[in-house]
Amino acid sequence: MGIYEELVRRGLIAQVTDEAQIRELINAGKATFYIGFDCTADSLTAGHFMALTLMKRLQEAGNKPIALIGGGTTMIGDPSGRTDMRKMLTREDIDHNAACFKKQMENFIDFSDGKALMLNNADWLMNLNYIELLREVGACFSVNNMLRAECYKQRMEKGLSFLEFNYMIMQSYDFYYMFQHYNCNLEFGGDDQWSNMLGGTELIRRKLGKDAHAMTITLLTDSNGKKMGKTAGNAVWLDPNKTSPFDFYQYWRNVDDADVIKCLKMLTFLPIEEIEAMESWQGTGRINEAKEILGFELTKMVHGEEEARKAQDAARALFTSGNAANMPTFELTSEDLTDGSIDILSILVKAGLCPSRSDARTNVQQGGVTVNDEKVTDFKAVFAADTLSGDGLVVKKGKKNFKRVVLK
RNA sequence: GGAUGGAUUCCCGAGUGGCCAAAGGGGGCAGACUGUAAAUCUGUUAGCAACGCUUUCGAAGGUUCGAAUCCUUCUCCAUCCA
Repeated sequence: MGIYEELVRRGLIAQVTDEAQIRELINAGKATFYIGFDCTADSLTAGHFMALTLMKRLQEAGNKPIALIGGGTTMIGDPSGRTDMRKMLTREDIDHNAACFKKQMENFIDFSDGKALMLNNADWLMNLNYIELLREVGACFSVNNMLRAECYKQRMEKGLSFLEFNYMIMQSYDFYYMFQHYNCNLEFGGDDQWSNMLGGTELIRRKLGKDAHAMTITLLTDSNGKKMGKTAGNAVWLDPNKTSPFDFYQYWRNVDDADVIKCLKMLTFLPIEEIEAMESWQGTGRINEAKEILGFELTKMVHGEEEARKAQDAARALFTSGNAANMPTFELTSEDLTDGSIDILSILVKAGLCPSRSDARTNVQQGGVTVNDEKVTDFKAVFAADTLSGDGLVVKKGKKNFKRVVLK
């Protein structure tokens, strides 16, 4: 089985420009492909993760990946999948974000000895001359065609600025540029990028008369059709300081029954046969095993085996035995205490379990808060310093949010 | 440049002088049920030293005992005309 067949079997491929040619190219390990990452935040997210795993798979099959940091395109902002304009980022923000991305990517992709490249499109986009660009590239794009593209259509009602309209041209130029300077012959991207990517292959054909290819990755959506990798509108980050390994593990541990197998196939490196064998677990309690495997495998890839082990132990302990081993811990300092004690609302807020005291109060009143497995009913409850020493207190909000709170 | 319509809480969307911290829905959170799932039902969802107080309806001013609602200026957006 070639890598292409494996990708298909894992359900990773959404659309391709020319199936036969692409199959041959990547199965033979002859592709130099790129995936673009817009650096709109200072950490990669679970959404980017799938793209990274794909790069890794293809690299292992002998192809050469180019991770393209969108230092230049982020200045524009991709309108795809957006109903409103993105927040404009400053040059400094973007540079900072790009640096963060680079660090994280190095954990997944082998950049040594030219096995992979990392480029930043700011290097060529920032120096473009407007008139030259218009004459050289602008002439190759049909506005009529661009307007028909799905990503712009969606925006026709709410409004689309000229700035964003140019995003497709910039992305196409990237491909055109890398095709010439780095022999890049294949572009990957999320399925929502399809029209932008076609812009690139089209440009290369028109300008150079050569074939380049594009292939989109299936968007990882849950059974309701929503993009995965987000909780309540917040991204699941790969940076352990933004999303702890435990929370990361829990995110995947808690996916819908209907989505487990899909996630295993698309995101993990477990042999496909092994995953297919798990499909029969659907509808039995065993599906939970599959979820544990998913959580563990992904946490291992992102945060390392040790952290994955810890997260799994903590979760098992919490949900089965109630043991506090390896539980995420929050340290209070003596400054947090008043008269040698601290009230429950302060604990909840300081430990980050509740955003405000009002919210904390609501949770206590509704019976959602326990300390050491005892329900707290009085929101004025106070805990003395000595209860916080040693193993401290296990504070739970709801079933899944908890912290061990100790006094430093 | 001209005409018209619009901006409301996390999102959509009612509200057109006091009964408005603002209907309804979505989402979130918590409870029940469960398998750390889904579906369902219930509660809750601005903040706080909480039968009260403070901030919030694009921004800044003004009228009024009282403004999300009325007036002025400004910003942004949509539609049509150039």
